[in-house]
Amino acid sequence: MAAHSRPVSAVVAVLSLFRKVRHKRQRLSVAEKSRSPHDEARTPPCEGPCSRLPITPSPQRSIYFLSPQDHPVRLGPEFFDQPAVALARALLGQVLVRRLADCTELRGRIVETEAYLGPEDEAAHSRGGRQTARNRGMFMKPGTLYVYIIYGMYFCMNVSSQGDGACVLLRALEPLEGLESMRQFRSSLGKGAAGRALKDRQLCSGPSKLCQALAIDKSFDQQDLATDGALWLERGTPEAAVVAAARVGIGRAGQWVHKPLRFYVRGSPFVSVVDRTAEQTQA
DNA sequence: CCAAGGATAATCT
DNA sequence: GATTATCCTTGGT
Repeated sequence: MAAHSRPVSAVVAVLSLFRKVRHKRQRLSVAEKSRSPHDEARTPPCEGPCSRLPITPSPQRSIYFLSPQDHPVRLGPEFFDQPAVALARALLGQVLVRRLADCTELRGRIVETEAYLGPEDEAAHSRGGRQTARNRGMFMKPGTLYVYIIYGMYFCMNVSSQGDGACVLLRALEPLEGLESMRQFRSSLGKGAAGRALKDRQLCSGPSKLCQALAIDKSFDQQDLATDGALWLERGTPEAAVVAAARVGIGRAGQWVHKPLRFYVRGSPFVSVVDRTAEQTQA
């Protein structure tokens, strides 16, 4: 245990490691600040007039969480406890709500999803039963979020479903409320500031676009969509006109590439990719 | 069409 | 530990 007896080279190595780690930390914190100014908003204190916590549906039916039809507004744990395909379909029409640190609420109606079935699904991160620190959320209880970074700069948001390693990717929203905040998040986080204002349909029409628009980042990974204070789901209008199409962006996944595991609201201008062929075969 | 971005996981020594 | 190929995307030609 005599530290002073270690070879000098080992001490030097340790010191240089510390230096590297510190540099990396600094780079990360700078990147986070420039990229996502509302990071700390994930678990907002929200004291004052806007504090309506807890948001979880309470047994004694608070008026805040009941729709005019006397249904709880917030979707609870039981909603997420269904197989991936069923959940992917059921999510269409539901409303995703994001509350920022300043208690601003952003709302978007889900219009496009993709189901990832688990170990047998060659396009899923859980293919072959792979379970890592990154995709742990896929294996956690239904309703758990799996948020990951893609292409080094974007986030994708998944909701765990029933079934080991199965989940649903949220691909597009119809913006309902807080459009100006969404526009800001989308343009300030984008590249050059030279761009003009984004059209409404450009705000959330893609898995990473919706994450940008709602300021959803890695801090939401493994959080519970049924109980989280900054992100939740509200019951919307059920959607009947649903198109089933092949999933997007999955390269070599064999036969899984063609399976109709993407679902979207027919005719919605807020969908990221429309599949005319699929629409024709599904009159 | 293509390049940007960096974390991640597989594949090595 | 180090190296490399990949990636559930997007925005701009």
